[in-house]
Amino acid sequence: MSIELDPRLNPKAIEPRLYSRWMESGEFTVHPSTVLEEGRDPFVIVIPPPNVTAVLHMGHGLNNTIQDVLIRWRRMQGRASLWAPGTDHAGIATQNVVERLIADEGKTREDLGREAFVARTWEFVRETGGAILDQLKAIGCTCDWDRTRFTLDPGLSRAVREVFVHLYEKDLIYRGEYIINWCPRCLTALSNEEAEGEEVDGRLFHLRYPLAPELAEAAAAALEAVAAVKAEAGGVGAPEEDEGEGGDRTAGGGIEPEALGQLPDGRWYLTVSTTRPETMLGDTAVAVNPADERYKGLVGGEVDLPLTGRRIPIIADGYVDRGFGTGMVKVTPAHDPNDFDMAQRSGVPLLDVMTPEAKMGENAPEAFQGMDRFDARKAVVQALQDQGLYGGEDPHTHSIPRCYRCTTVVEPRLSEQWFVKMKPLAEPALKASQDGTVTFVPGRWQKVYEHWMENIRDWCISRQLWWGHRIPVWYCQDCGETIVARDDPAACTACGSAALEQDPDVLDTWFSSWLWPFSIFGWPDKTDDLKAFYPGHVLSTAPEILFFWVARMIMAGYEFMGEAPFSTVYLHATVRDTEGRKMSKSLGNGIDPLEVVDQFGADALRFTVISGAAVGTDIQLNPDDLEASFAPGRNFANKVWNAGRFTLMTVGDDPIKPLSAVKDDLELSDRWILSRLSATAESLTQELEKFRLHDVAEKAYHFFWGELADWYLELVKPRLREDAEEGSKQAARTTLVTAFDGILRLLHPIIPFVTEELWQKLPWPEGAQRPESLISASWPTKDTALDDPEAERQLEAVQELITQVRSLRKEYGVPEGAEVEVALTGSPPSFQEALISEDSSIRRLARVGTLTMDSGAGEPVEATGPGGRASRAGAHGVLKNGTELFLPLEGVVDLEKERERLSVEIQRLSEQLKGVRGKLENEAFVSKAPEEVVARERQKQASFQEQMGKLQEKLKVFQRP
RNA sequence: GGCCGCUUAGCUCAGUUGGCAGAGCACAUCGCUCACAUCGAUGGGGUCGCUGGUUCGAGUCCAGCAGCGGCCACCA
Repeated sequence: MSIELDPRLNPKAIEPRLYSRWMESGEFTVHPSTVLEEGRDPFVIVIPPPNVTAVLHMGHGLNNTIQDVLIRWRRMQGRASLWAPGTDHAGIATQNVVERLIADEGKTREDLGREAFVARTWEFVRETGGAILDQLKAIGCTCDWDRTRFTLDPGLSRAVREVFVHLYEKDLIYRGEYIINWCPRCLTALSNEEAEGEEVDGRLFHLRYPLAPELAEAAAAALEAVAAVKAEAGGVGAPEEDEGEGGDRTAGGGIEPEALGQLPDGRWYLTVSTTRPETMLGDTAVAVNPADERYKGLVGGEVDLPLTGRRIPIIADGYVDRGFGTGMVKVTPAHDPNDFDMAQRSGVPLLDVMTPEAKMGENAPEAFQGMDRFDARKAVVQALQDQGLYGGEDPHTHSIPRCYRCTTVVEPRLSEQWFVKMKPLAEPALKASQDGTVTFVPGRWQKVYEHWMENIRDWCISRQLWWGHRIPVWYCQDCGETIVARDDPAACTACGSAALEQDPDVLDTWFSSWLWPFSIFGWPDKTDDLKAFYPGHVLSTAPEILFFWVARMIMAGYEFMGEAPFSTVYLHATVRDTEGRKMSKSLGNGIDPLEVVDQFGADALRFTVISGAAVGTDIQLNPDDLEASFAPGRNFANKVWNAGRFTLMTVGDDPIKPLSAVKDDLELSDRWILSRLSATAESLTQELEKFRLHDVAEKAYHFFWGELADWYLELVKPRLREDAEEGSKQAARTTLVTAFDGILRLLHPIIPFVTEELWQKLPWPEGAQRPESLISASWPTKDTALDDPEAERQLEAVQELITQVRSLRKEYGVPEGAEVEVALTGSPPSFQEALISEDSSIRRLARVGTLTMDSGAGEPVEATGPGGRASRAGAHGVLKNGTELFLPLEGVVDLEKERERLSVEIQRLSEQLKGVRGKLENEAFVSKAPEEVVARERQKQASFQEQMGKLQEKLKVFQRP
C-alpha cells in the first residue's frame, strides 16, 4: 500500500493547490456557445458586486459561500453554470476613503481639483481595489474570473448613459427643485433609502409666536374654543376615570403647552411645537387644519416670527393633525418635506436658512449666521427664553435620519436634483412578484418587496460627488439649452455654440448597479452573452439591499430587457455575534474570514456558515472564540478526511470491480449503505432545489458521519482484511468506494477542497478508464436499482440491537472487556436473516460471545426459555420489531458488588428524597416560599421518585437467586 | 402608527401536509482497539413564552396576551 495521508486534515496543504488546479481546468469559464450551440441549460448568478475598496467580512463569507454552493451544484448537474463576478465603484464610500488618504497628506479634494482627484481615485482603485475578489478565491469561490467587471468600466458606463438618455427621452428622468435628504458631511444629496432612520429619545420644544395685534379678538375667541373642546373631552372621559389617576395622564409628565395665551405686555401668542427649534428661523407660515373650528378666526391673519423681524401668515392645510400638540404647526418649507408640500399648495415662500454644511446661512438672522445647526438649536431656545417666548419642552421619541455612509444626521434640504419617475417602472416589477415570476426565499420578503413597490417614490439620482458616472447632461452657456446625449456633444444642438458645460454631478452608485445583470453581458449591444445568460436564475444577497439594489434590478430588467433578471431572490441570514448584535466594523465584533481560513480551512468556514444558517434565521458566531464557532466545521472536514484515509488505506491501490460484477456478493450492510446513498442523493437534490442549504448540510453530515462512518465503516472492516474471503472482500471494496464516491460528490458543493482531494485518490473500477478529471463532473442521482427498503429495515434493527446491548452493558456495569451472552426471542424471520448475516459484526461491535435465538417458531432456547430467564439474573430489553433480548449477568458482573453499588445509590437518593419531602411537608415553606421554588421542589421530588423506581427495578435483577 | 418575524434542552437552532419532542455544542461516566482523542461508546437534561379554542390527538391549526427583534411610515 502506497497511500500515505496525514492523520489530520491540513487545509493549507491542499486548498491553494486544488484552487490552482480548478483554475487551470477552466471549469469556471463559461462561453456562450455552450448554451447557444451545444444547447446546454444555463444557470447564472451575478455576484452582488462588493465595494471596490471593501475588505472581506463574514457577511461576504456567508453570501458567497451560498452562491458557490449553488453554482457548484448546478455545474455538477451539467448545467452551463456561470457566476459572474465584479466590483462596485461605490461612489460615496470610495470617495470618502480617498479623501481620508489625501487628508493624511494635509490636502482636501478641492486642493487637488476635480480632475486630479478622480485620477487619484482611479490610481487607488487600480492599485488596491478589487482585492476582495482575490479574497473570495481563498474561500473557494468559483466565479468566471475572466468576466470580472467594474461598474465604471467603459462598457458599463456606456450602459449607464444609454439608460439615462433612454429614460430622459421617455420623460422618466426629470430635474427639479425639491426637498431631498442632504448629508452635510458628504455634501451630497442622498436617496430616501440612503437616509436610515434611527430611533432617539429627543425633545419636543414648544415655541410661542406673537400674533399680529389685529388678531387679539380672534385669539380670545380661539382660546375659549380651545377651552370648550378640552372641557368636552374631559367631560366625556371623567366619569369613567379611576379616582386619582386621571389627572396626570395627558401631559406624560411634561408641560401641557398652552395653545394660546397673553404675554406680559398684553400681546397674544400661539404655540407651535418642534423637535428642531433652529428651523424656526426659516418658517414662512403657521398652519392649522381647515376643519379645526378652534382656529377658524385666525386663518388669514399673521404672526410675528420671533428673532427674525419677519411677519408670516397663518394658513389652513389639511395635512395638519388637529390632535397633535396644539393643532398648530410651524411651516418651514425649505427644511421639511411636508412643509414643502404645504408651501407648494398655499404659495407661501421658501426660505433656506442653512448652508450646505448645515450651518446657519445668510438668510438667518445675523446673530445666528455661521452657527452649527445643533448650536443654533440651543441658541434659538435660549433667545426665545430670554424674550419670554419659550413654552417649555416634552420628552419625545422620534426617529432621525442618518447618512448610511457616515452616520451624520441628514438635513432635509431644498435643492435642485435629478430624479427618476419610478411608478411606471415599478408596475411590471410588482406584477412579477404577485404572479410568481420572481419568488423570494424566505417567502416573507415578498410582502416587504411589494409594499415598497406599491408605495414607491421617485428616486433622487444626482450626487454632488466627483467619483462616479458623470451625468450626461450639458448646458449651453450661450442659449441655455439643456442637452442630454449618449455621446459628448461638441456643440449646442440649438445655437451651435461650443460653450457647453457638463452637469457637475455624478449619478448614484446604484444607478449603475441596477443594470448589473445585463450591463456585464455587453448591453446595449445584442451580444451572445446576453442571449445565453440573460435572464439569470438566482440572486443571493443581504436583506438590507432589497430596495437599494434587488428591487431596482428587477425594474431595470423589465424596462430594458423585457423580463426579470432572475427568478429567485435569496435573502440570506444576518451574521451576528453572541449577543445578537450584527457584526460590523464600527462595533469591532467582526470575524475575518481569512483568519478563519488560515486557522481552520475554507471547508470549515463554509460548512459552518451553511449549516449554521437555516432559512430565515440569523447565524450567531463568537468573534472572541473562533474555536467554538468553527470547530464543528473543522471537525467534520477532518472526519471526512479520516474516513477517506481509512478507505484509501484499506481499499489499496488495486483496481476495484464494477458494481455489476459484485452484485451477487453484496451483503446486507452493502445493500443498506447503497440504498441509503441513493435516498440521500435524492433528498439532498430536493433540498437544494428549495434552497434549503442548512438542511442539505445537515443531512449530508448525518449520512456521512452517522451512517457511513459510524456504521458502515465499522461493519465492513473485517471484510477488507488481507485474509478475508475474496468475494466478500471485493463486494466490500466496491461498495465502500461507491458509497464514498457518492457522498464526496454530494458534499462537494459545501466542502469542495477535502472532497476533491480525496476523490482524486479514489481507485476506479478495473477496465474502466477514469472518465472524469474533477469531482465536479457529475452529481449523484437517485438510483432505483440500489433502493432496498428491506435491507434498510433489517440493518436498522441490527443497529438497534447493538445499541441496546451496549446500553445494557453500560447500565448494568459489565466490564468493557468482558463478552456477554445475548439471547433473543420472538424475532421476525427477516430479522433472523439479518442476524445471521451480520452475526460477526454484532459480536464484535457489542462484545457478544454467544448470540442465541429461538428458531422463530417459538421454540425455547436455553438461556431465554421461561424457566431459564426466571432462574437467572440478567437484563432484558425489547426492540421495535418485537424481538426481546435477554442478557444474563451471572458470572459476567460481580453481582454482589453491583448490588452494593446500587444499594449505595438508592441510599443516597432516598436521603435526597427525604430532604425534599421534608421541605414539602413543612407548611411554612409551602405557604411562604415563592411559587416557582415550591414548584421546583415538587418537580425534584417527582424526578427522584422516578429514578428510585428505576433503581429498584434494577436491584431486583441482581437479587434473583 | 402599520406590517412582518421570533419565543422548543444550559447555548445555537431543526421540527416541511396535526400522530411517540430532535441535532450540534456544552455537561457526566468509560475508553488512546492498527481511519480519526478535531475520536468512539453510554448517559443526564424539555409544563415546546402565557391563556383560551378546534380536534380522538396540538410544538404544529385558530383567537387573545406578553417579551424580544426587524422593516416601513413619520404627528411637526
